[in-house]
Amino acid sequence: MTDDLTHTLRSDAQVNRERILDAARALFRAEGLDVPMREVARHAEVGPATLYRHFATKQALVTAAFADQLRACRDIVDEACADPDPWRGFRTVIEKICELHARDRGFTEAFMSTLPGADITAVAESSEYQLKAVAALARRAKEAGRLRPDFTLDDLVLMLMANKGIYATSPALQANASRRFAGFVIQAFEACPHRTALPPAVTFERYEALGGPSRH
Amino acid sequence: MTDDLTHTLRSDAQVNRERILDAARALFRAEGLDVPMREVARHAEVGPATLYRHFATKQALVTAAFADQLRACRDIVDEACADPDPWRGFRTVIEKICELHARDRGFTEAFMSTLPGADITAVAESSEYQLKAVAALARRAKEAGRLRPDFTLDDLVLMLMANKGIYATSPALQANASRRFAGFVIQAFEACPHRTALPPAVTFERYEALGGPSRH
DNA sequence: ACGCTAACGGACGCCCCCGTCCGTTTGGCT
DNA sequence: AGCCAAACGGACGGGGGCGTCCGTTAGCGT
Repeated sequence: MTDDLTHTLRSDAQVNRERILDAARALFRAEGLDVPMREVARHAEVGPATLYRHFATKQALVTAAFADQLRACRDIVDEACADPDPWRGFRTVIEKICELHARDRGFTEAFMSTLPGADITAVAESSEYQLKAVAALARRAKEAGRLRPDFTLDDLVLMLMANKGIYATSPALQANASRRFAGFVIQAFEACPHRTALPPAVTFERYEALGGPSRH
Repeated sequence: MTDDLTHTLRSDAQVNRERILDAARALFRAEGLDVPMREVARHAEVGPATLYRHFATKQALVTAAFADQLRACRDIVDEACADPDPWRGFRTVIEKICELHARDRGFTEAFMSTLPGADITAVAESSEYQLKAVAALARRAKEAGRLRPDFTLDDLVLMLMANKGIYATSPALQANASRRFAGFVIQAFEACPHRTALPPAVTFERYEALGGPSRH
């Protein structure tokens, strides 16, 4: 399931690597990405040096920690795209991704590349793929007459950013708030006979750093 | 226009106070509230001690810096409430407040009391008033059949939080994005004959620190 | 013109985080 | 059992923000 490079690690190193990843996942989930590296190390009960040995940069740690979340995200999109009813698939994408983001603050930040510009390649290439898939799904939903014609992919990005802004003290409240927000978003995106015109769509110049492979 | 306590300050102190406020406003607007106090001092070309002498805590500085923004916010609400068409007034509130927040990152954070729990009294008491006013406006808009019946005031808070999450690199893009978001929100809030049910409303336990007067 | 005091700001000590070095431990192969 | 390299983690120096102290400057009232 994990890398096949793993067998080259000594057993204790392997254990520590997992402890670090577990700690990072837990902390990132609860407190977002700007937990100090030391804090992760403390929580994993390893020394700082060990942490840095396994993950030279915070980016590397984040990327590794959210590898499976990213897969989950892809799965959501894939599954939704396979839905014969494009509008239901589209709704599902919004609901599921909002839920995912509501449950994991760190993943949201990583997903939205809160991290200083550089190397979001792992996220970006996955997003790239997902965005294309969702674009196709959206087109089908429009053709089915369920998604409003003036919808743009950037509107989805807009709503994901917006969802990120929702923050509540308790996880339960957070989930509920995000769920209700997703409900509103879906209804706002739904085609409706007498819609008035919206302000013009925006274009986020996202992932401008694409093209170059990851550089450590 | 400013305090009448001002005359008790020496002239140079008064000048410095204004320089500090100007610097703070500019920096907060552009970069949000977590600019270092030193940075404000540097930008105002005063020493750190002078800054702290005028504003003992960051809260005090923020509060003072956004006093007029807060007034502007009140005015928006008051004006909108005076509109004979409650639905138009309601729409205006959303549009104007989203715009205000899009233009000033720091004010948004202050308004949403990003600041660690404590003394948001100035904002809170104004919000308290505004929320009541908007509640009345919303009721009228519902009675007019334009605002969806299942709308809750917390939904407005939800959307303001969401709007806060929208972040773009250029101010122009930011404004456009926020404007389009407001457009979606308004349509999501609009009454519509065949709406499906939303997930349950949420209740943010906001301003739990209310009741006590501001303590320095 | 003079002096008193309000106001100034450079400099200090504190704390926290960062990334690295190096002496020590320990897994695993023979 | 014994060795060696892989892995560990305590400790260090650097940097930056914080809030305060105190010697100096300059308004302003007489």
